[in-house]
Amino acid sequence: MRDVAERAGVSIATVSFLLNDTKPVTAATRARIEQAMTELGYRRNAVARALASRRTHIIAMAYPAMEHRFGMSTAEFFTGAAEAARKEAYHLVLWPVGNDGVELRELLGQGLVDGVVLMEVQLDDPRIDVLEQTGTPFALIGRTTDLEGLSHVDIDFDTTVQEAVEYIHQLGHRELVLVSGDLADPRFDGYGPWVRTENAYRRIAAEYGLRVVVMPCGDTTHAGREVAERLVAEHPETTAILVLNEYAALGIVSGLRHLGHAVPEEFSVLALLMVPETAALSDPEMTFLRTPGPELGHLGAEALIRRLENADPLPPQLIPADLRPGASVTTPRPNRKPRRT
Amino acid sequence: MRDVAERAGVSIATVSFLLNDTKPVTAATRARIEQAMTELGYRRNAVARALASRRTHIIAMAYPAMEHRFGMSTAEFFTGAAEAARKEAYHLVLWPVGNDGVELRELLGQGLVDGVVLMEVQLDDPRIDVLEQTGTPFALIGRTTDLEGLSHVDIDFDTTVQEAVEYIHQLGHRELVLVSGDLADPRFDGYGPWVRTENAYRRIAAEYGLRVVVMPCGDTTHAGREVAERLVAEHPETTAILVLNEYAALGIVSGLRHLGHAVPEEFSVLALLMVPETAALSDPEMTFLRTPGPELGHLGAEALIRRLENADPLPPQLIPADLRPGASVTTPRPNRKPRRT
DNA sequence: CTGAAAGCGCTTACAG
DNA sequence: CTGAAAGCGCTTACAG
Repeated sequence: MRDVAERAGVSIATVSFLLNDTKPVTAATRARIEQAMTELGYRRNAVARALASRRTHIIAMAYPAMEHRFGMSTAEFFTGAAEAARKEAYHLVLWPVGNDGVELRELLGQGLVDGVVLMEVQLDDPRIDVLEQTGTPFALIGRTTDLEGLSHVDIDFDTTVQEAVEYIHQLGHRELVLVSGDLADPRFDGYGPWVRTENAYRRIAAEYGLRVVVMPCGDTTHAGREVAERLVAEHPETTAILVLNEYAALGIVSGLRHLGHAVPEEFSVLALLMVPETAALSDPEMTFLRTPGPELGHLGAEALIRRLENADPLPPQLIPADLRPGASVTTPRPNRKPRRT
Repeated sequence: MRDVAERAGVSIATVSFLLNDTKPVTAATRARIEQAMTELGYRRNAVARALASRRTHIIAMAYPAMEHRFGMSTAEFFTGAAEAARKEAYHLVLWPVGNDGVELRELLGQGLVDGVVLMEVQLDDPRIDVLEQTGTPFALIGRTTDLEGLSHVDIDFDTTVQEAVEYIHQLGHRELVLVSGDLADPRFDGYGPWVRTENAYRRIAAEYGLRVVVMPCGDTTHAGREVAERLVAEHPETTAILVLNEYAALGIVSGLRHLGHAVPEEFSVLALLMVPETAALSDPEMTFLRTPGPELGHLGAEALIRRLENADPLPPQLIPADLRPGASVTTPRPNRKPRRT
């Protein structure tokens, strides 16, 4: 920078003003500086800038690697956020830290990042206390129970479930089961998506006059297969199954087939939150609601960066998953009698 | 740091020496400094340290987001590297940059990272020129053709293919097809894994006296389904299919089933590089060779960090994928005549 | 074993 | 519109 200033015959302050567009510079000096910069191949040093300006232009995504698997959806959130950050000239680091906030506090102390995007938010999340205590700007992908003043974006679970139930109901299904998450698993204690989906379903199913059956299920294909067995045994009147976890959804389909039940002829299966790549893996191809992963990753980074730049805050956004018809849902089988009450 | 030094009655230099373990410090002063640090809740500022020491302790993983999808395997590489980095007190940023090296050069100019881990390496990779020209330390996950002096780790394709062919051959299969990558796709021009797998297969199959049939295929389930159709039509004598891409492998299985062919009774299908989560999605569960993703991610970061710390270099490592028997491979069907020559 | 001081390469009041 | 200078919070020769 000193070299550039010298060559252009100005002070380094002026070069800095031009670079940051922080004070007006005459067209003439601008031209001289710019020429000097290209001649010298100058690039501004990000570390020195960070130290002087107290802004590193690095943001972190905190991910609970121990508690949650890093699956396709997570990858979408992350790469979506990384691309949004890059567009705004920020860098995104991945912090695999525990849900208790201890490691997070440790890392924040280093002063390396300007802010944090929090993923896999719990209804009452210790990491948020850490962020608030340390005065770190942050944005949530997900929601806590108490959202006062928090920047957040999330899936619109109400609309998503509403859309799913409506679609299934309008096809004529009246005996549904929701295969939800297993909230008894300590790794998912108070895990927002599971709680919210289940609550939304209970309310909406009741509105449609449907009997509410909810089965908990782990987040793996194997867990899905097991639940398929129990479901057929315990709720044989079922004609349509809504599945929250994408891996479980595939397990349900293959579990049913192994039990000799045709999908969708005997059981329609609808995945509530899935990525297209996973849906394509299913046979028959899954009818699903597409997780807005790239969009939420983008918005989460965007919300944080707006806050960092003191721009107009991004209003909280709830994005519904949208329906992608496949071949795993059809009209209910006619050949079985409705359940007697 | 000044506060700590003051409180402990020493100079800031001494605090720094202790912190970095760069010069010996008496037990007494050490104790005083450490007490002062805990009392003040001191944490060393990473940015100032980076500027003064010219080492940021940040490494980047360059990922060609435009050319390659960020799938399960990629996620494993990345999270594996992130965890290894964290253990060594480094941070990992994701740089979604193009394969041509232009964006990479731009980012390197900022001086934010100490080095780069390169993923999805091409046999002749322009990004390596950029790294060398800028004098940036780097490590490869993958290999170029010319490897002179480059730190790298990669899948051991030779051993992997060897193991696969041996397993299939010993079960009695004599009519194999390799479903490889589509090197005509410009996004995968000179893409190492595809080239190496295909070369290894041609050599090894010949050693076993097998006729060599290789079919190119895209990296999606749909592409796999289409290839299944062509395969049955063009090579009906086939009894075993080796598939390179994990998504294509699932497509082949479901494609065969749709054509009315049983897996594994009529066609055995073996996935050459797959993650367990994907294998579990298949029906029947896939017999596969497990991509050493977490391990390679770890080793890639490790190799780079060793180089950065001037430690003994990590010798180049080739890790084979190991066989995980599932239910998609069995002995060849007896009911069809061997191909007449 | 410890300290005084220069310097890393920028930004930013402050002054003109 | 431009500049001189302090300072961001550390590390690291150099000296003792």
